[in-house]
Amino acid sequence: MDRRNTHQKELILKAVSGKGIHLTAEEIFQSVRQEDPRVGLATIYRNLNLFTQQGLIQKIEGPGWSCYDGNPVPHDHFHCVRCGQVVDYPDEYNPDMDNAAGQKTGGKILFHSTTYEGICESCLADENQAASG
Amino acid sequence: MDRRNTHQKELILKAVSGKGIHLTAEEIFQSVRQEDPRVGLATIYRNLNLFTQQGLIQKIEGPGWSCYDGNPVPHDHFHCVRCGQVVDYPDEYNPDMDNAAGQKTGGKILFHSTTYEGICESCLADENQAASG
DNA sequence: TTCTTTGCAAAATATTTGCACTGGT
DNA sequence: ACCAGTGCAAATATTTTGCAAAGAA
Repeated sequence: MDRRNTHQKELILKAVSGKGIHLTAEEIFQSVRQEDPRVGLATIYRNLNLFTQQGLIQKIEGPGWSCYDGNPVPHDHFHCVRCGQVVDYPDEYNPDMDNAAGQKTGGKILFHSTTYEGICESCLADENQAASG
Repeated sequence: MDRRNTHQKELILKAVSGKGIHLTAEEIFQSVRQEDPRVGLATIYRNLNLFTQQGLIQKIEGPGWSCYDGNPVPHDHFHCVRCGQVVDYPDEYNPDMDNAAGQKTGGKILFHSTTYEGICESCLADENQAASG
């Protein structure tokens, strides 16, 4: 199937791609709508799926949340359970883990993903302020 | 709120708890129904949420799948993208990772979770058989 | 008896799909 | 002109919720 470049794809890709960009489908929808209010939600999903398949972006998920990461290179994440923000965790992806896992399980490992759940620095500050105030 | 023990809770807990048990909500529903067909799906969800909150089980999720793990102790998982099966990954949970992440991000880490995505041994065998057959 | 828990059905959420139409090539 | 891509609305899948009835304590 040959692919065509469209206005919509450009807008969506521009909204979602980039290092450190972590947006939900709904956020991407809102963002794209600001540029062109005629774009439909189905188009957002269709293209996010397409971009994910093509390896231009990746979808990351955890307990009760999910978002699209504009950086397709696998890396770890930190998710704040309070504000919901997702940030890249500053560590190198370790391919040795995949090799080791392949040998241990006897299967073929494609990749792994590590997600830290916790409370981010700024939310911690908010909580301390609320406790003392 | 004081908790009451019910027949339903017993059935659900019996179906889901245990090391190496990884079942989806639907699978748990089916399993419980075999014992008592009058149990409703809402009751399944209500109690799975309750047990997760109480720390009796944990919910684990990845791209496009999720299930309940009968072992509440955090540990890594391997998910087969072909058959969908989830198995425990035989490695110790490393709390040092959480300490390191806490220091790096300035936040408070509750826990981390690593999931390997790949093709399990038995699915690899199937694929090789199909290719040669 | 009191008040949590349940079953059911409806609602809320999130995502996908059918189809006629638009628009890239 | 051809057919991939789109917008819309309906369909699907999953999980939650309102409420009257059931049943633990």
